[in-house]
Amino acid sequence: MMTKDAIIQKLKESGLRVTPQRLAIIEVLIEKGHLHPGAGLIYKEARKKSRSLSLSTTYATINEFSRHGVIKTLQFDGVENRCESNLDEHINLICERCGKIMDYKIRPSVDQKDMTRRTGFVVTNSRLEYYGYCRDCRQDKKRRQVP
Amino acid sequence: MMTKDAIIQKLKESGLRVTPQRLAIIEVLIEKGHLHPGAGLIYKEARKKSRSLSLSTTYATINEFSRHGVIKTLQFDGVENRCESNLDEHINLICERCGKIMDYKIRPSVDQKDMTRRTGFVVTNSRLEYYGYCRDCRQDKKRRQVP
DNA sequence: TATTTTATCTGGAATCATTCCGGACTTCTA
DNA sequence: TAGAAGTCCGGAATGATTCCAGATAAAATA
Ligand SMILES: [Mn+2]
Ligand SMILES: [Mn+2]
Ligand SMILES: [Zn+2]
Ligand SMILES: [Zn+2]
Repeated sequence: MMTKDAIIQKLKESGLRVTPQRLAIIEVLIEKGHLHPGAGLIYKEARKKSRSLSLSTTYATINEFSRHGVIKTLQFDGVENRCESNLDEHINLICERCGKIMDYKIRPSVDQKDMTRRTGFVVTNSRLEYYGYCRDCRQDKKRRQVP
Repeated sequence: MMTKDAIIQKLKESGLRVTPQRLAIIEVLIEKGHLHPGAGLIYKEARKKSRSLSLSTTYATINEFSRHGVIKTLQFDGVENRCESNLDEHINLICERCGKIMDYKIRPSVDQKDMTRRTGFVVTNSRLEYYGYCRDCRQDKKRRQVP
């Protein structure tokens, strides 16, 4: 997770302006990053800080940040995409009931050099996900056995 | 990758009928499974075998198969979702230029029992992806250095 | 076999997150 | 202060997927 200053610096280095709208979104990404927020939540929260922010701008900013490596976007279908601000290699534990996304730290296990030698494929980015049920939802499921 | 007969059996066990439309889709999944085909390709190919097949039915069937564990769906955003018929744990190497998806076999590296003990999260499904460039597209990129 | 029930199929409309667009606004620079 | 570049906004367009209601086909029943 990059710090606020690191993000601001990165934007400046890339020749991007640090506007009130972008600042608001940066702050939300830092405050709510662990939730892996989607555009909707980011929009809702950032609007509290920069009241005129539009949804278009929120999407554009998310894309801009993603393009410059400030965040990654976790793309889904049917449901909102989510933002990943933890750039270290880890597995996202995604609850299929409540949609919560938790980080699970791992040590890199695949020898990418070896993989590239064998397949010719060069990795620029990774996405590791386990789907299932979080502790809360497992218990809820148990309780509901007798509905 | 399940065999045709195994899939048919599984459907029957689940009380689902094996209709011409479903059979056509099963065959396409087996013939083109390595391409990780999307609904569009499956529709196009299966239509050659069952000429009246509709796109609605194709989607419905993909969902049904996915629900019954015959395939998994790889959800993306903006682009078509893709079907995964290789149910063994592996990493999908996804080329960001041509969209090709290649399987890379790995040995399970995360101790899920230990993870569940520590996080309370129970895994039902996984999705492991590396994004990057395949051998062909890497070479194309090089050639294009001087456009 | 005829009748009822159930599952499945189809074409078109609806959905909804996301992207696109033209015009307005802001910041930078000379 | 004027132009240029970057940014923002609201609303329309997009497009893969889902939903819907009526038609078909297969299975179950009598
Ligand atoms: Mn994460
Ligand atoms: Mn695969
Ligand atoms: Zn949950
Ligand atoms: Zn490629």
